[in-house]
Amino acid sequence: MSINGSRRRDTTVADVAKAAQVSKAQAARALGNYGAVSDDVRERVLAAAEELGYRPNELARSMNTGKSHTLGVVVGDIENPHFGLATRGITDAAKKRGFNVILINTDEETAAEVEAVRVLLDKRVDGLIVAPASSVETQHLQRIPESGRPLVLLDRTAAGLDVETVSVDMASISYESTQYLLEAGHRRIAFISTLKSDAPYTAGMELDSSQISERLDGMRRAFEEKGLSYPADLVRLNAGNAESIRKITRELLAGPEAATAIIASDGLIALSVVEAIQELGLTIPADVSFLMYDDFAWTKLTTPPLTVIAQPVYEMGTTAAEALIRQIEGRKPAPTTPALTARLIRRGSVGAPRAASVFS
Amino acid sequence: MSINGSRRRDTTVADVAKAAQVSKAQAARALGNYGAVSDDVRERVLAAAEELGYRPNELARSMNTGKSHTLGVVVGDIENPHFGLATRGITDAAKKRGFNVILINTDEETAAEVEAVRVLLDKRVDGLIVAPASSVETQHLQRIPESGRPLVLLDRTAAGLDVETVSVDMASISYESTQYLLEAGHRRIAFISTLKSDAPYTAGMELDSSQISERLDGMRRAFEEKGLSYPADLVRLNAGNAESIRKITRELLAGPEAATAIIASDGLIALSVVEAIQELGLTIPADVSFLMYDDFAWTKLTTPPLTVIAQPVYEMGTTAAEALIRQIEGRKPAPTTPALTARLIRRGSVGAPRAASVFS
DNA sequence: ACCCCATGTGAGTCCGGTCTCAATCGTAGT
DNA sequence: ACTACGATTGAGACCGGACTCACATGGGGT
Repeated sequence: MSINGSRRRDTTVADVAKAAQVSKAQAARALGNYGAVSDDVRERVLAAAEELGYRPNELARSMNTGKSHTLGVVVGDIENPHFGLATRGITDAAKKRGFNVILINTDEETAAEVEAVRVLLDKRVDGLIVAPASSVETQHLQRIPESGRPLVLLDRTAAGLDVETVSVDMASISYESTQYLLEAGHRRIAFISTLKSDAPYTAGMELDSSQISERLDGMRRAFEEKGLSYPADLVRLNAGNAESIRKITRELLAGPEAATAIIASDGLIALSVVEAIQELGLTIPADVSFLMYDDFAWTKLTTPPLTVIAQPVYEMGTTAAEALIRQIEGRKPAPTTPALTARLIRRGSVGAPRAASVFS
Repeated sequence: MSINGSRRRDTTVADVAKAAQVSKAQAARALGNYGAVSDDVRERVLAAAEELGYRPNELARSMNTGKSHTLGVVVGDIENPHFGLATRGITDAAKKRGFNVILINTDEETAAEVEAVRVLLDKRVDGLIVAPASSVETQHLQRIPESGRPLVLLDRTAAGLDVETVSVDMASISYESTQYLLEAGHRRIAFISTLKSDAPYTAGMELDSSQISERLDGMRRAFEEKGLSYPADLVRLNAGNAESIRKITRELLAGPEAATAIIASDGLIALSVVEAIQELGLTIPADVSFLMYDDFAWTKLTTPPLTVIAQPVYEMGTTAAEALIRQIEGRKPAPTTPALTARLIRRGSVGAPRAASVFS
């Protein structure tokens, strides 16, 4: 409105060419820095482009190069700091290599994920990074490699999909952490996850998330190695919102068979669990021991500071982006793929159970 | 590789048309659901499309509709939960209206922001939402409306830019909070911000961020209304990383003129400040009172729970996205623009200063 | 002086859709 | 039976770059 009412068309190569008195082809060459162009022409074209404020239309460019220099990223929820940090890693690595990122949230709903993948494919992104909501329903993910575009999975694997996956070895860190709790004397160790499930957990049940399966496998192995049986009754799924988590926590801590230690599957769950424990007037670790996945800064501020399983989330993001871009550019695999590992950071939330049983 | 070695070209309208034995134009009409198409043709085209797995190329579509149905979002850092939540609000609102989001981080660097704006403009996004790193250097933002694309600012205003801005009234909430601290007896109230500045803060200094300016103005007003002079020496800028924040906190709490209350300008700063206070062996609020911007879930878990200034961050995100899309679609302003306001949530981190002075 | 080939240059095609325009078809109105 | 008008349909232009191809131009080699 400041200059003229009608919507001003962006200036194009044709405009620049006309202003510089050369053919469109020559202007395009000078601007795109390819082909043969005399110094004289180049100067005139560049000057005209500057004068007219020419900016290439990346859409048009993408259309006939077939490359959009854009990555599609599909995560459960960027509001969750875990994904916030991973996304930061992805965008940083992408930017470094000249790629942009289109981000879509799925709220961990497979339906939304299917839609997200379709949209990104339609937008012709060069490749996708997906943190799959389900490790089982993966037909829509299958379509990505089929369409000729690379896919890298984050956090979780997907059944029947032979693609690069960036995640840490959950089974071993879970095993290690459980061992730690067992040695402290705990036997009733609960595990709370947001994973959606129609039925309550039962031993040997098929789960929708490879990540959670691995964690439970690790726990079970630690128990069995000690000749103990794994308390599957303390595994709680569907811990969706704050209220349900509080309720689950209260249930776990009630009765004669109460849990003496709780493992929170992610930071969001942890917040509500700790809150519920405090509401019950219980003390960590005197009354309950507590362990959580992800090392967020605030875990050092509670009383006591929380013992956590730290995952190199940012690095997972950069690694995923780099792997994806490598595939997009058709380069060979990185010389050495440094394995990403989680580690247990022992702070103050794990102690001996109240009625400490003797440990072997 | 599973089907054939060569990169399979995506199927296009032309392919579908051929398969359905109709002209490209008719196929396009049936697929795009516009113009007049006989039932017979529509059926054949749709069947052929299904058969061939046709998916429209959004790039091509965007190119001649001029609309990409994509919003560009430029924030300081999604790793920061403040932006994480705002981004969630933006993406939710965008998805609801059929828009996607390209996200770029600037690390609060104006240079990165300039580049981000250029990239997004080149990609022909339909509009931008920017949380400007600087309220002063805004020429690059100026170019957005000039290019004919709408811009909505988030959190901070920008000098000389007459565009819709979504933010809360910082001056008044700051005034209110300062009043609260003054009434509790505090006079030495410190304020810590990440805002970059070449020189240390001095009264009346011109600041790069409208948001911080407003907060300081609110504080000053509260002091002056009580006939007190505002302690500008306790304003600390450049609180960039954890270590510098710790150092600043130690300085503020040392000496005869030490601060008796500290206000953290955001959640990241708060974490390090509280940590530093704990390291010094001081207790909140007995030794120092503490107040922070943004109400994150973890603030309820510390001992004591923290008094915070809650901002409707998610709503700010949805509001910004809705406003932007409204402008893109050329609709009139929303009937009622409910003002977004911050509010003070009094929990347990503010008390009387140690050597409580009598208050008027 | 003559041929060869690298460098410059412009016309025009293509990418994959949208959309205009003129031609064709069917049938209702009289 | 004849005209008219709306529904259909196909050809082709166009969006804005990238790139192919044919055609100059001119200096180096012999």
